[in-house]
Amino acid sequence: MKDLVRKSIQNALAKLGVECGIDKITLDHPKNDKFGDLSTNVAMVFSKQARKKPRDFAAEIVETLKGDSIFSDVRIAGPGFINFFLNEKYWLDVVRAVNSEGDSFGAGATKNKKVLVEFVSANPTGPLHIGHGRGAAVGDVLARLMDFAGYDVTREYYVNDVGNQIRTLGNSVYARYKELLGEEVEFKENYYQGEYIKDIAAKIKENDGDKYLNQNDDDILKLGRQAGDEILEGIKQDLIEFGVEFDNWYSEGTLVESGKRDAGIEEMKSLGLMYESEGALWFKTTEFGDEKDRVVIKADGAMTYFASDIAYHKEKYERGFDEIIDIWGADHHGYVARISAVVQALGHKKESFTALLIQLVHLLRGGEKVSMSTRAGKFETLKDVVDEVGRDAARYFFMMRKSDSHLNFDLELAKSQSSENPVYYVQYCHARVCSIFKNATEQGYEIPEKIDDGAWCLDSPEEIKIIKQLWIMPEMVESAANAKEPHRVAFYVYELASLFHTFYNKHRVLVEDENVARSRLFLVRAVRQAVKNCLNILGITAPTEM
RNA sequence: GCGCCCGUAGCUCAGUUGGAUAGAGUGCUUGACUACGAAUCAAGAAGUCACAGGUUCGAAUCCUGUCGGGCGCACCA
Repeated sequence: MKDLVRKSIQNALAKLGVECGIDKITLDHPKNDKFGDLSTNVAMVFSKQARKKPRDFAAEIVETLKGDSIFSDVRIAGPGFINFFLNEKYWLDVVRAVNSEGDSFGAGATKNKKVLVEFVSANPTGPLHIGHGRGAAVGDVLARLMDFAGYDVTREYYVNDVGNQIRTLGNSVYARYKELLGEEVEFKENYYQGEYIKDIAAKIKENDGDKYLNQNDDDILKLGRQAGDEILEGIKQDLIEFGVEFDNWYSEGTLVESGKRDAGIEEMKSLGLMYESEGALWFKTTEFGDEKDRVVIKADGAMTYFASDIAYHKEKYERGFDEIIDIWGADHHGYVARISAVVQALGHKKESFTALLIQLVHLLRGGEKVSMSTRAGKFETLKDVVDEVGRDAARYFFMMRKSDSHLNFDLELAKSQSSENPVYYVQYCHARVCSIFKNATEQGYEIPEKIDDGAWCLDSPEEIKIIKQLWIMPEMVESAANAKEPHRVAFYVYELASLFHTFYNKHRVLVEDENVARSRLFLVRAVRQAVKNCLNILGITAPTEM
């Protein structure tokens, strides 16, 4: 529809002899009904070029547009806006489209673009906490959203199974193990403090008794790997319970063993972007906008984390992805320029890489802030939260803020089955429609698959508002995916649910008048469909009863 | 000191990539079930969009500066 209007405007301009790029103008949905269904700023944008006053120019455009049958009216308002009122017949077409497109209503056409979304990627040194949960929710919903919008999406978790943290993990477990066997040990401050370390140690003791006493460094590293594997299994399980699944688990270890890490460094060397200084090897990230150059190989010969990152991101492009999205905690924002430098050094467009930064989560319980620190071992795990408030509520709460805002997650509110809880508000809308259908069937009404022009008779403001909201869902999907802002889906569907509840309280669906009942059932069916599709993107269930 | 993010109703936050009279939820005041589910709805009050300039037909949105809050500035992972 928008395209049709756009074309009409273009034709009108051509008739008036104005040469212009039609993509310079906007075609918006005004928030105020009196400004019509669509609104354009074309007259103001091109008034200079046409050498006319905006309102005069608008009047000329309107004259040439008025005959078009898709409009019921075209008016000029304010400084020169042109407001379009669509022919009422069009609203039925919208509802028909929703019902006939079904589960794919709102979906975008294939973009022929491969997108890699890398998210969570927490080190396998401890269970996921609430902050990881937010990253998991944002990444998962973004992946679902972009998939729905027509992108070819792959989800990946990067496993940091190499490096000092695995050794530290081994030392931590080993220390707890020795403690359990009654030995005096020094439990260093940088060891992982959490209770889960004790659990792992206890399991080892249970299975193998004291046979691991007197281990050397290599054995302890092995112990660390073993513990890491076990923790990773737990992470996978927690994510599955949260409704998050990955296509790939990309191991840093394989990157190193396959020689790809070294190859990445070699490539940067051949590009002349590496230099030695003070015994270390540096990457000239400043050539691409970073604040300072970064060390890749330390003076002691050890590789930094960045060395792997170079190869990993190089590898992402080599696997054929057109767009790379990394989702990180906001405390990692200092790395954006670094990775961006790698991307540019490899000759890829800067825009093909996006780092989405997820702000902190403040967990509240009865107004009290709950502190969380992995090191201190006193934290709320994702599993605890999901077990307590449920998967749907947890996922929805993470979508209630855009990701670069801090998020207050109130456990009591998420748990409460009250009107204060927006999850239920939206789900209730779906359940209500299902309930209407149940009653309808019992009372002998047919749930219409389609509807004839003559039978359609809805024109109340409450009904038209719902239809307009349905109408913009495809645009919402498109722009939310484009902006990589999955929270917009949550806000959209909340608004749709709100319009439905208002309608429900004012109008009765199962009325005697056959056409009215049929029309309303057809409309309400479309609402259920759109809500279901949104909840699907959010990874939240659409209950038929609550 | 430098860089990034944020500052919108008492509180928690949206704001369609620059549009028209800035919107929700919550809290407060007051109403609506003998009608498809009251986990719902309706009405009222609540604002110098942190502040000051600039860009233009038009700014919460873009640019500069100031103030306030968070985070980051490793040859750590």
